[in-house]
Amino acid sequence: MGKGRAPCCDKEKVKRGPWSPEEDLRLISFIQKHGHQNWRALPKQAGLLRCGKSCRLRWINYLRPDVKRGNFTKDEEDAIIRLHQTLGNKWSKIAAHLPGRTDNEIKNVWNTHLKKRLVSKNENTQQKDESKDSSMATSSSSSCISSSSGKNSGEVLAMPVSDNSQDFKTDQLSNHRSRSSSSSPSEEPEGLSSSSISSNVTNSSQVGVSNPEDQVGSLFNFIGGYYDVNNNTSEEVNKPDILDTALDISFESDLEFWNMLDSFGPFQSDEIESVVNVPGT
DNA sequence: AAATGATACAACCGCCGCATT
DNA sequence: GAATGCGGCGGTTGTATCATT
Repeated sequence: MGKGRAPCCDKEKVKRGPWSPEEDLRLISFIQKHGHQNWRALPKQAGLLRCGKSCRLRWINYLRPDVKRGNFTKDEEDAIIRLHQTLGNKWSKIAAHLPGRTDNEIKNVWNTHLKKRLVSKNENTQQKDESKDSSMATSSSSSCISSSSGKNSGEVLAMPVSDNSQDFKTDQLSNHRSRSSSSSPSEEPEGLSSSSISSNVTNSSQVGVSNPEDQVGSLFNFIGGYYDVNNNTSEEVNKPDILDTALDISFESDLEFWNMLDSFGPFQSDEIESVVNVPGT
């Protein structure tokens, strides 16, 4: 430690903040074409003014074709709670058990929904416990709330999703925000999930591009769903919802697609061309 | 209708472990 | 065996959006 490691990137020269549609397209196109052997070198090769880490994160958490979007199902939430009880805050490990879900997403869900739910649940049980036997009520260590239930790992799983008004509110909110096709959290999103996600999805970081051509279709479906292509605008839609608004932009409609890119202001489509060598142009 | 608060989530930061040299 | 580089991970922050007052 204390070796004074060089920073992963020159923060003066890299762009930060939300990703623009153009950047996403560049990254997706590049990875589809060349894979991601070297994250650090990738931004330069792809013509992105981004830190390699940022590219990696963006790809893993958002742009991978096999990322499952939409609300977490009851089963998934239960699994997270259960896994968290055994694994703690090992989000990547937990994510490995939930195909299509990323550690970041799981972490967010835990911190927003599930933790609060467990806290309120725990408060209820604690009050009951205290009346019975105050010595049984032990507080959790550090941030590991799950241990508060301590005695029985499966106990909290029986908790209803809409356990209280707060959950109801947040569930509604998340439905709004995610613009999911299904208003019911129990409905399994099918867009890119089981059928189109390769079954060998392991961890968020381990999804390669073993068969890029097979993924091209879903890739552009994804892009179509993510950005309002028809509006010819680069305005980002709240959240990529590939589940219900996927537009079929295949390579057959390349011209249209790249024309759309042309319409982006500072972004030059021929720049992409030089990077990804788009066929048929 | 505006102001304020609460919530959700994308993105960043810094550390750690593994692989390579 | 030590030094270095890189990817990965978990914690935290910033910001957009929605709900409430």
